[in-house]
Amino acid sequence: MQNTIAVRRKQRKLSQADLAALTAVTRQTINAIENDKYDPSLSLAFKLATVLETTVDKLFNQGEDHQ
Amino acid sequence: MQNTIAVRRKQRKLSQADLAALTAVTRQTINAIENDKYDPSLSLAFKLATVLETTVDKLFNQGEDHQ
DNA sequence: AAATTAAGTAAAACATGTTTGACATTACTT
DNA sequence: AAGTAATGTCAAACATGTTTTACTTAATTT
Repeated sequence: MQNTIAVRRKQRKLSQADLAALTAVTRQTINAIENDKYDPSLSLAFKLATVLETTVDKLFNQGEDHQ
Repeated sequence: MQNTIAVRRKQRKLSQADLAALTAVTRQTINAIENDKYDPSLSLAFKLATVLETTVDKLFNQGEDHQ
């Protein structure tokens, strides 16, 4: 599964650490997700969409990708 | 996290087993999700939205709920 | 150029999601 | 009323997501 988190995060001039704090996870989690190491949980996906002012459906590209 | 999977599934006259087959998970998984035992993975959430011809954002109610 | 901030990475532990197999209960069908 | 389909549930095993701690490299600032 692909996502546009890094792009949208940079548009808002947030660091991975900032975004991590805003979504209540660790920096490593944000890093792993941005780099397609694994997909976030559904609840984290919603938090990310909220903070990045978009929707889950727009934030993720439903392609089989992963690994 | 709440969802409207059961309602939408019934509208299409599908059993939990049917929906499980269509999304390639077990019947128990669908049952657990419909009854808010746990949230699906993001990828399963997308499969469910696709099969039920809706979006992830419409299918789930971003309330803290869960247990 | 040195200092600081940001990003990448890794292993172990822990938490949550999914399967398997099995059995119980409820709702339909005949 | 008996038979069948659908749903609920449980425990153990397994897979994936997240944290913690720690170290490295890249980028930015002073």
